[in-house]
Amino acid sequence: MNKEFYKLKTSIIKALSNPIRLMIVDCLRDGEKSVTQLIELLDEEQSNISKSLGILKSNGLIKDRKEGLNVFYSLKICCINQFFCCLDSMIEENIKYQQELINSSTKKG
Amino acid sequence: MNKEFYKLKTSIIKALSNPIRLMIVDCLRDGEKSVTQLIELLDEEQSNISKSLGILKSNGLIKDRKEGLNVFYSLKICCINQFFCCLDSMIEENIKYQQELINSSTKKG
DNA sequence: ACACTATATGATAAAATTGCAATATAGTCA
DNA sequence: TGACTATATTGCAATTTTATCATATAGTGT
Repeated sequence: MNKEFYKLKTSIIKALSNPIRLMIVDCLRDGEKSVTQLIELLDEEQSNISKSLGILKSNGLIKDRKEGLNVFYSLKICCINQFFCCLDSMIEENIKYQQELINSSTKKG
Repeated sequence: MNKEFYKLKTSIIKALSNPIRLMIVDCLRDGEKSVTQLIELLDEEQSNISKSLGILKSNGLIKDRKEGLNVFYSLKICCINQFFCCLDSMIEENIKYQQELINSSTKKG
């Protein structure tokens, strides 16, 4: 149990554990976007988007490319599709489980 | 951009974004463990472990089975191996990238 | 019933994260 | 140079998360 190593891992997970940042990553799955585009797509404050991009970048999840005034961000991680796939199936399972709980409780009561 | 849906997703990710909780999940990859076993393996306070298990369970990541005084926990998610695999490759890439930065800066300076 | 063990829960202070507003930086164009 | 646009950074109050201590619950054996 090397706790330092787990801290390193959780810092990456933490970067994804915020709705705005997760939306950004999801958004970038279909190609690079400028900060302005992300602000529009996500309908969030400019400073929030900028800060979120900084956190994602410093954790190695995205990379940037400057072009004049604009900065374009894109994904740096290959396994992101698997990741979202996994997340979706977890949510699906959770919903199914909660449904079962509701069903069994209504049968009893 | 359905923000509520992303909140749902991030609550699952958040459950994994803490060193103790991630250690627990990793620990359970080789089979179910009792709370006492986890306390010993992780060398953490009993209440921390218990609370962590509660968070993981309520997010549908683990399940429990009672046997006398003991409660055994096990993984409920199938894609956890992929998840850790992905995490490891991300960390590896980050370290590689940081190495490159160090190398290129020492060449210049 | 009592003592004992395993686990869960509650209260709470400290630490980390969030979101907004303001400000700074830096590239472009006149 | 000055005005303008895109992006980054800073300050800070509000919220959330964490860790610890104390207490509660619940099963077991006497």
